[in-house]
Amino acid sequence: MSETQQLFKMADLRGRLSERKYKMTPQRKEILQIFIDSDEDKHLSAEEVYDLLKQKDFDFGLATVYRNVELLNNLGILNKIEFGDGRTRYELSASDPQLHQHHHLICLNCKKIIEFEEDLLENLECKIEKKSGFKILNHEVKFFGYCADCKNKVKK
Amino acid sequence: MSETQQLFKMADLRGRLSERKYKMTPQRKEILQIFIDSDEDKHLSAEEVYDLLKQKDFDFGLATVYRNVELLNNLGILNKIEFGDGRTRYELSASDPQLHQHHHLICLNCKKIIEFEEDLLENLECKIEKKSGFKILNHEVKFFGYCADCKNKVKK
DNA sequence: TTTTCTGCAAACGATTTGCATACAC
DNA sequence: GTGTATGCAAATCGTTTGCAGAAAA
Repeated sequence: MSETQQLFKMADLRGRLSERKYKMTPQRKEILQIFIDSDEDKHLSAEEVYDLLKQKDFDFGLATVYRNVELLNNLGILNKIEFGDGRTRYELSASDPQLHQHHHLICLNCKKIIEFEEDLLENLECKIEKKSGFKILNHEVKFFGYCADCKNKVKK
Repeated sequence: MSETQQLFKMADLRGRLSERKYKMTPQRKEILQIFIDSDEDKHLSAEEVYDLLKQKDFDFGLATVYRNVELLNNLGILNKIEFGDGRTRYELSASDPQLHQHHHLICLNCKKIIEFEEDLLENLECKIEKKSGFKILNHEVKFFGYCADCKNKVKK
């Protein structure tokens, strides 16, 4: 992520916090920074964020991390995802709201999670909105199967 | 569900169990029966299955229910879904594997979950398989937004 | 200075596990 | 008979909460 984008993310956090009478704290700043610094295809659990903070010598309480990833999710800065491993994970949400999210490919063999950077659900969403009257704001799409590496190893 | 289909489901369970050296037990039979008897748009948690069994005077252990819904999921008879309410839920998987699953529309206001009975992801899946080499077996799609009832109640 | 935030430890709730007994094959 | 399944209770693990002190605004 470019330095400009990073600065934007942080300014965005400040804005959204003050809008709702929340306060900017070092904890919130550094938690967001963890996501900015992490690879784009990382999906971090609260505990993982907590550990990464420790590695940077920030000794925040685990409960604070839990509270704040959830807050950042409510502010629209993080996106919540569950991959069925029993822990809630978060990732930076797309800056461009038009883009919605990418999709996740989950390998049933090696458990690897691959990002697929295309949306292509516009049509489906239109169809659903017309047929059901449901107003769609976002979506979460997971594909289960075998990744290129495992495809041939698995008997089927 | 037609009586023929129900019988088929139960025979299917028997077959898949013996294939893998598992045994058919009253517990497994009645747990599957709960899903057969429940509305198609119900997504039952282990505890809910346990309660429904109790209502039918089957006093099985809760741990047994947990073990067996997970087993049925591994056998491909049930599908696991998580809606973010902290409990894992299950539903009968589609008998026709071509159909994959329907999609779920989740209302952010009233938390209602609506099924949408169309797939329309064939194209997207082909595209993903070609571009990534990933072999797709199934998918799970959730749309978040406001249902027809809540759409107008919500400010924004 | 007022309100929100944090850290700690305790509480919670869903799920899992160990083990002795019961049961399907 | 043999190996798997069950039931129970205890253990586990991610997450939440209450509360007193700390720190933003």
